[in-house]
Amino acid sequence: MGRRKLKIERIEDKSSRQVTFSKRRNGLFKKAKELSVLCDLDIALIIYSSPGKLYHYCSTHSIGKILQRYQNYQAETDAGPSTQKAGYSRFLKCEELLQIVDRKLGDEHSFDDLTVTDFIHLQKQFETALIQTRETKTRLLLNSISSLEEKVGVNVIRDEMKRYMLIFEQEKLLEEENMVLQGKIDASKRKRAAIDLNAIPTTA
Amino acid sequence: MGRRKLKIERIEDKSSRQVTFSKRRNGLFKKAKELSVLCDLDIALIIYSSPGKLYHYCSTHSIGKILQRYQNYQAETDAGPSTQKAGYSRFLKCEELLQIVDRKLGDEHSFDDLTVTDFIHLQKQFETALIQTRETKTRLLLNSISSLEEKVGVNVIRDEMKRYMLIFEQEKLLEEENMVLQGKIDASKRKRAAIDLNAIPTTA
DNA sequence: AACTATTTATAAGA
DNA sequence: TTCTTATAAATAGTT
Repeated sequence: MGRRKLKIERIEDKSSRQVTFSKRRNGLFKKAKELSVLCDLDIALIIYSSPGKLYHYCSTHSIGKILQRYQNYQAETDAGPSTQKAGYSRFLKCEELLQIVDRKLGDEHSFDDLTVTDFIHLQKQFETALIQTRETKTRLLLNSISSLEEKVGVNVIRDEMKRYMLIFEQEKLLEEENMVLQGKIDASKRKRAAIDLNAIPTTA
Repeated sequence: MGRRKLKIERIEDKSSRQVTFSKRRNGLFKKAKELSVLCDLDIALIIYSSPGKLYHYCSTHSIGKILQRYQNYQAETDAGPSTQKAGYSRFLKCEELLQIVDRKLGDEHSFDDLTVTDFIHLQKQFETALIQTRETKTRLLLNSISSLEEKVGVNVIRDEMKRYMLIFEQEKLLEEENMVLQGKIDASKRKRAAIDLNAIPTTA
């Protein structure tokens, strides 16, 4: 869409690259905004050029509001028309699952109902919940970054970066703890499976 | 740019909103990719639809210094050509695996085919998918942060950091609940194994 | 920055 | 969903 068709490859001429960047960046932001309005979406668009300059567009409401809502979830058992809910509804599912398992574990007779399939399903639920949580976290963080970007302007950020690193370290530790636990489960599982295979021919 | 000019406001009709979303999303991703290639930029584009579905595009070829450290955490199993798709393809593989396992469990005769090894493999698949997804999210985050680092510095940041901490607290709680449940499962397996041990001569 | 000739994107319709 | 097509928009090269 110009005087001639442009091949999509790196523009070598620095000057015209800069011009193209400027033009298309505006176009992209415009498109993003239109899409978010038309379809009622949250969109985050982050561009950074090699010199390290950052450009971004973010459709979401202020970070404060989102967090407020996020925290309110704990109180609200059900239903608002809110958009952010997805992650948390998964969380509720988890709680339900917890209860179900509790019940099964408490009743000796239905104990056998906890099959391998159940276990796998459970695991999947957790994985999903975890992922959703991460997504929510990431979104919130991105939004925070966006809003920070507007408020801010200097160079003491190094401190903050160190804190981030600490957080990531902690995450890593948690991960390792999970691994250990799963190892244990695997081990007991191994034991049980060997027995089951000999004892019970079918357990769908 | 269609048969008629469209007002930029929320499309109320759900169906046509979906169609528009689908079309424009593709357009937006295309534009983002073109811009990143033409002007040699890193671009991250994240879209959350109300149902909580996530779409994203990320151009990142060069990964920041901070990122490198984080990546070392995971000794690379393989260096695929695509940077972002990996997580997704892994995830899909997981779903496939789940189906396979389900099928095996459903069929009495092939039940024996579900070995401990299969299960462990499944676990690993989940683990990997989880890590990959988390890495992708983290990468986006770190990219944003690292670019921010060059620009920014704050006083008002402290507020935001407190809010982050709240998020992480909540996440930690979720993790802990996971742990508790996993502990219970572990215990139940042990119990069950004990019961089985009374009924059947041990094999392993 | 503006200006246009062209290319692209896309709204509706099928 | 996919395709077709009339039209609106974006933009490459120019001034």
